[in-house]
Amino acid sequence: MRIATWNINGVKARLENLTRWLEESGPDIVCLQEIKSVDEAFPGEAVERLGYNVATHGQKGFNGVALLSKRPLEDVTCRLPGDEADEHARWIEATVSTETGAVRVASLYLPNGNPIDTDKFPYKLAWMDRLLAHAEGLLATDTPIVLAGDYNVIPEPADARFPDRWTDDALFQPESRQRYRALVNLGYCDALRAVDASDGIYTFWDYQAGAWQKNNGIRIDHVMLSPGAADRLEGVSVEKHTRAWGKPSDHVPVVVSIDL
DNA sequence: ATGCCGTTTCGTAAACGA
Repeated sequence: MRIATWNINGVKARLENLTRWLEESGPDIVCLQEIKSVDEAFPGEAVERLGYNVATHGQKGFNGVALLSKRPLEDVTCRLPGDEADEHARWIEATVSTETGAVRVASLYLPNGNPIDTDKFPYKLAWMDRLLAHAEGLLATDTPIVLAGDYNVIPEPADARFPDRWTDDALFQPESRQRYRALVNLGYCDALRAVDASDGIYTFWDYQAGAWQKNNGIRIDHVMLSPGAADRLEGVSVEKHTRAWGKPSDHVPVVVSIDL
């Protein structure tokens, strides 16, 4: 089974690239972020035509997450627990069953947190604390867990082409990185780092200042695996070529292969 | 560098992003 995450930066603006990539790569499950669409406006027919079931959790204008799956999406839940007042659409999870078992998959869009001297940064850290609490609870089941999405965290200097340029950025603050490590310490495995320790692997290149042309990238889109899922990990692919397509997202898909 | 670029919105400037 192949499970992908992709921040598409607007599903309506990216529909042609999304369907092109679904036809080309055909993952079993896709976790989308930044659909920037209300549920009613999500182009469900276009992906259903390609054989996918769809579950969305959107809002007007920004944020928004979705799950696409060739197999049925069961027990779909939206919103990260822990703050009923948080209206941002940043979390959707569901179970997908196969002949040999099942997997619980979440598509998450972690807050950016910039600028760090505003209330956006404490919101990010509080959201990460809620993520840690929920992720720990999910480990209580026997089902393999896959938490895939745009984490907006650069885990290590090796995950940025120019780490010195990110020292004042919410994505690279010690508090952000500490909480990412806490997720690892709970038992979750960064799938990419489980298969490739080399530097120079990025998932985001800014639209500005020729970042793509200069390979000024960062690795912020992660697939985190529970021990039961990590035991079944077969490989990881970063679909970098999509960044060179016309009208690209600033993020590229990350795909994990799991023996399920 | 309050900059660069791109998407969205009761649009034509502002919010948001990373």
